[in-house]
Amino acid sequence: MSRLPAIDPEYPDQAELIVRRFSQFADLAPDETELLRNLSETPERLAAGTELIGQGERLEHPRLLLAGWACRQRYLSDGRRQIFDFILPGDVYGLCLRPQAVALCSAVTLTRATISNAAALGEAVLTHPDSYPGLTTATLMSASTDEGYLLNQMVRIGRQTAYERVAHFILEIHYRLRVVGLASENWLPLPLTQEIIADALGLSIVHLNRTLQQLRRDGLVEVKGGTARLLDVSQLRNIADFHVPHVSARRLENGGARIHLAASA
Amino acid sequence: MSRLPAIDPEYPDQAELIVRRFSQFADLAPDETELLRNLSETPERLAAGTELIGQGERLEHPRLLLAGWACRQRYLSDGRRQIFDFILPGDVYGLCLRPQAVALCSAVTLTRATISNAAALGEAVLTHPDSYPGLTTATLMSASTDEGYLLNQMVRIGRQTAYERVAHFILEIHYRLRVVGLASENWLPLPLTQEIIADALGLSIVHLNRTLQQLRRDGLVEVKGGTARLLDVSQLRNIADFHVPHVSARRLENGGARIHLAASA
DNA sequence: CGTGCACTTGATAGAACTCAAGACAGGTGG
DNA sequence: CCACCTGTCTTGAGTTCTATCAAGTGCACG
Repeated sequence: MSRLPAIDPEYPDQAELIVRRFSQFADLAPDETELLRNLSETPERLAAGTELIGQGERLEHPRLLLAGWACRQRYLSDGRRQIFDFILPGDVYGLCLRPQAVALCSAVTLTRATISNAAALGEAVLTHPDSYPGLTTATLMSASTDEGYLLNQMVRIGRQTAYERVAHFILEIHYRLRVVGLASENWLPLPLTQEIIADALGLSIVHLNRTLQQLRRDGLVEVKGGTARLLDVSQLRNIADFHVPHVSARRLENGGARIHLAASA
Repeated sequence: MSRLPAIDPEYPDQAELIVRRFSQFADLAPDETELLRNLSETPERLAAGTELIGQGERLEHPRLLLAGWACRQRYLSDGRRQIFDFILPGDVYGLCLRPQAVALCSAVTLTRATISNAAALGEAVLTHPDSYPGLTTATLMSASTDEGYLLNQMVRIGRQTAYERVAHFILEIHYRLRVVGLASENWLPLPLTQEIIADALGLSIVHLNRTLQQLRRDGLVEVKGGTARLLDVSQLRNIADFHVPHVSARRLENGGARIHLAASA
């Protein structure tokens, strides 16, 4: 909850994450990029397990996740939990086009996290869209791809086997992290307990554990110590039936957004 | 595909469905109600299995489903299908706040259906929101509850047993149909094959069949001949952990929207 | 009267869950 | 510095749930 300098030494270019991510969706004017960078001026550090929004609460203003991971989730009354999606560094959450909007599920940090107020982005897009065409397009495209990830998640848990689910999930997270430069070609941070992954993929902890071991034995993925190493991406894609989201595919492949790994994250 | 008179004898008050549904979200001015009724002026009849939107296609203009059922779905490359949600009579689909939006999955009719162009609604809400405050609110709330249904669906397939899933699913459909007056207290039309329900709930056809039988034997639900009869709603709710969406709960319970069964549907 | 589609049933295999216990941290306090 | 937690991960055994295969019924339709 304490104030920190805008630049967190642990993540030297937190402010760049959202710039990179939004750049894949639209060409941003200098003032738009500037606005995005300024979003990280009000960092606030939160412990793991902090509730960002409770189900049914009003969405006051959008926020930007600068560092750490969070998720959106819901509990059944007997304690079973379903995680809907993950909020990664550089993601905006709580940005809703409807005024008076209410959260349909709760959002919670999964690791220590740094967030900041992104009201300026909401303001720009909702009330002056014509002055910020690039930002507006990027914001809408971003929301759209997020919705696409939600559908991916549904296909995983509804129609894929445990083995396929895990493969698909890791590829998706890998892709999302690469876009913002937090993952390399075959490595990514994965600071989630097996319980969390299991609750996202609709599996029991034990079964997830065994599935991960199987993937390791098959020489596909190695998940260890909060990171994952992809040992055979193309075979993983075959198994998981994974496809890169089209909205951003072209730009990425053309190198429109240059991917580079952040120094220490 | 042929033109029909605006009032389909089979559904004498198709135009009222969306009025009833939107009325639960906001108080509508007479001209707003009028606009909604006029949406059904351009009916178009489609056969079952017609693709309304293909994945990746641009969303041209919103459409209103006047009669029949449709769904949004996606296939895996080996033919497995996941149905995300159902589009019921009185529902609008393809209404997207982002220009240039692209469909994230395909939408297909499941029965014979009648649709009509709802561009006027999109126009009203997107370009003259201040002139149509009730409509705007209702449209946004409607989109919001639909998103809530998507999350319900995810909890079902991710964390509930087959038995619970079916119970929850039927309660949800029942609730949605009641809002527009197409279901009575313990009866609803359910013009879906078991294959379709199975693909929505992430189950095999055979297992769905047996689960339905179990629910029947337990005196909870009877699904037969394209309809379902709820034999014990309160126990069903316990089993399924079903809750009425809050956005509309208060109005419904106050009788704000009077529910009555359409004559022949 | 066949034909096709949806539904049903039985038998069997496989996937995933639960229970229970042990191993292996990382952190704390003595 | 070490013993002791606690939380996470791992493993084994057994059970339950769900899928698959295969065959049959029933009904609507041409």
